[in-house]
Amino acid sequence: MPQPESLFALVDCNNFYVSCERVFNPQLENVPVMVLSNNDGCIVARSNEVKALGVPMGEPFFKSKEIVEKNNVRVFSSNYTLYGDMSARVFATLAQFTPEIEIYSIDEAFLNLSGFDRHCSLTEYGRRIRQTVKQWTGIPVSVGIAETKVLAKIANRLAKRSPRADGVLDLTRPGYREKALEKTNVWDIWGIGRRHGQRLIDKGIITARQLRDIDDNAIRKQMGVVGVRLVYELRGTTCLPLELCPPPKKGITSSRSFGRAITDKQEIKEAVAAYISTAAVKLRNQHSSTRYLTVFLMTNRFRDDEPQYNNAATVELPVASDNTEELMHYAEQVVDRLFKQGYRYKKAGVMMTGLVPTDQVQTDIFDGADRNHDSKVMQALDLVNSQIKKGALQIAAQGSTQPWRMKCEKRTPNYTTSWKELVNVRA
DNA sequence: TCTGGGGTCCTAGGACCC
DNA sequence: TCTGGGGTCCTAGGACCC
Repeated sequence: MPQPESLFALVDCNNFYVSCERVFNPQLENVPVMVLSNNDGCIVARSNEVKALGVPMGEPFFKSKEIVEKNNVRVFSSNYTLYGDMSARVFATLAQFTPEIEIYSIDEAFLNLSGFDRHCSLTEYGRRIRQTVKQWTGIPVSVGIAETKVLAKIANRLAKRSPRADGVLDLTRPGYREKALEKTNVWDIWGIGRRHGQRLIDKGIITARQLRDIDDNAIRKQMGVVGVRLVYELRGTTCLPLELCPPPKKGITSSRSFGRAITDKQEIKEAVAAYISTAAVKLRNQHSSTRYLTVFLMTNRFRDDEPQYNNAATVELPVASDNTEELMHYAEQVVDRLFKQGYRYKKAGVMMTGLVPTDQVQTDIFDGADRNHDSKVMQALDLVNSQIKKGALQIAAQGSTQPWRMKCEKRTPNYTTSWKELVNVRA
């Protein structure tokens, strides 16, 4: 079968968080289900039934309480431990189909389908991927196939919407690309957000097909090189290659809104210490150390009846570090600089930037720390927390009462990662 | 009363240097 | 009225993604 030189499949899980909940509770099939963000704040995943009720993505939960009650919508706090584990299972299944896979987000991956022998059409192949993932993991996916990533995204979107496509759409078939571009609006293209979308509409460019046919200089002027690449992709010329192994992160952030407003400096310090602990684990997992540490504090920006204070401060560490205790020590000093009495704080966070590989850290001849010993302590800490029980070992600065902890009142059990929380089939 | 969290890339402009 | 021309590095802000 003749084949284009580049060929991508985008596999995307349908309503991923909702689907994860459904795998372990079949009674949720065919009824409206939604999943909330951290702190039960916003709606981040909706079943098709909820979408049909007109509830928008990202809406604050309290705004849709009425619809929820009237339609008996099942509501869940997000359970990232469960979703992360399910995600890994989906990707392991996809890896059976090609060695070249780019994990793009928790619920989608690009596959390189070019250059290997199949004894069936691309559509049939896509169907096989879909069926296998469903069978092995319980998660329904959609598959979009095309010559470039941007086109594969468009294919996937249409595959989800069109009942005839039934979850799989191959845009390399004669005439399909043209029709798909005609049917897709510019603001639904991957890489066109609200801003650029509006500017294009103002110029009379409404469909993806019109954008494809735009003059190169015009698009460069409006959207820079990013826009030029995007238009080329729409024309079928690959500009966005598959990223097989993700490069290490250049910065690591950990932040949370509090379950309730906080006024006490000590409590802020404990929360910040907990965020340091989370971020430092990520740092060590990618074998990086940080040169800069930023802490930020915020009041509730939605409360215009309350005084507002948002501020951030950064320290440069004398020696780049990945040591939780040391980072906590600096973070505490920053909080002392930053904190002002008399505000109701709603959120805090830490950012680590200027990351360097830990084995290339420039040491300081006046550095008194025994870094070799410290790193062994951290290794032991990570081992216990990852192998035995998350949070089993903590640094005391994180506090034990944690009144700032976020709300998650509707969380389901960790069916797949905790022995105590396995599904009980006899119940 | 209740409003998520974590990233990336690109560009423009300033500081600084020769 | 004239007031170089490049180059690099850094930062802030914009725009986008899931």
